[in-house]
Amino acid sequence: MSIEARRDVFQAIADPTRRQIISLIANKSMNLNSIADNFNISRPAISQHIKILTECGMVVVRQEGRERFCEAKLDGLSEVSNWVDQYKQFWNEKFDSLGSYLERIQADNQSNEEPNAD
Amino acid sequence: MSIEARRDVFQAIADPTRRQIISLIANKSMNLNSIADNFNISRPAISQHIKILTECGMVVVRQEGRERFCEAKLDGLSEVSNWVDQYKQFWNEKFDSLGSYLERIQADNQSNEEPNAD
DNA sequence: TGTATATGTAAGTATTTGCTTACGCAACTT
DNA sequence: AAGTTGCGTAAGCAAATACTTACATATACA
Repeated sequence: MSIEARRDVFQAIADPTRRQIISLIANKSMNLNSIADNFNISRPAISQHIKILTECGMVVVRQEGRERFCEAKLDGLSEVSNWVDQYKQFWNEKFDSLGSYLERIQADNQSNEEPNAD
Repeated sequence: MSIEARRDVFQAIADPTRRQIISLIANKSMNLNSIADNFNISRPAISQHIKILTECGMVVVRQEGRERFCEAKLDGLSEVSNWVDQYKQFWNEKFDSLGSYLERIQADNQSNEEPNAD
């Protein structure tokens, strides 16, 4: 429980269980028990993960009768993507040509804040 | 100091201070004190963050006299990028249009005028 | 040589995390 | 109405995290 302080996307995806949950519900909404069936940890633990994902906007819950369907809203991942993309130039050897091309265009179109020198 | 168990890249970049460190040294190596100058936390705290980043391969340290220059090795970010990229289809409306556009011109790239591809 | 500089690391601490079990409640089923 | 199902949440706990101060060590410099 504690406080739900700085729930940001980076922290949300830091946990492997949460990444798996995202992976599970990315394509289709699932109710909580169905999600929990895929893990060895308890249902309340999954419920808490869902709560965290909800708090940072990665999941929206739609109630349907007594079930609650969890739907992924992955727009927040763009924050991660944008952050990582700044550094693609430092490792993009293994990136496919279209991808890197697209990234370059994208980097051109958006005004990123740059790593600041002193 | 507990154990340095599952140091993975996702967890490494979950901390905002570590993201700032990466941002600082992405372009140029810096010694530890220079890095620490940019933060309000103590030098040992920075040293510990560097250690974590080193343990997951994001930073390599090169000793030079009594200084230790920290150099970013951001290849590990590709793991994050690849993971996020799986879900790009779920959030990249603006990205998607550009992407499909690029795919089109990539498919028959002699018939289209391109954006400023650098 | 002695001292300042650059740094690692240990020890201690407060907070956060990720889990558990226990319980409560609303919504279906019979 | 009574039981079952689906779920949230509280309480408790072990471990991890992010810091601090104190100290050790190696290098540079006078």
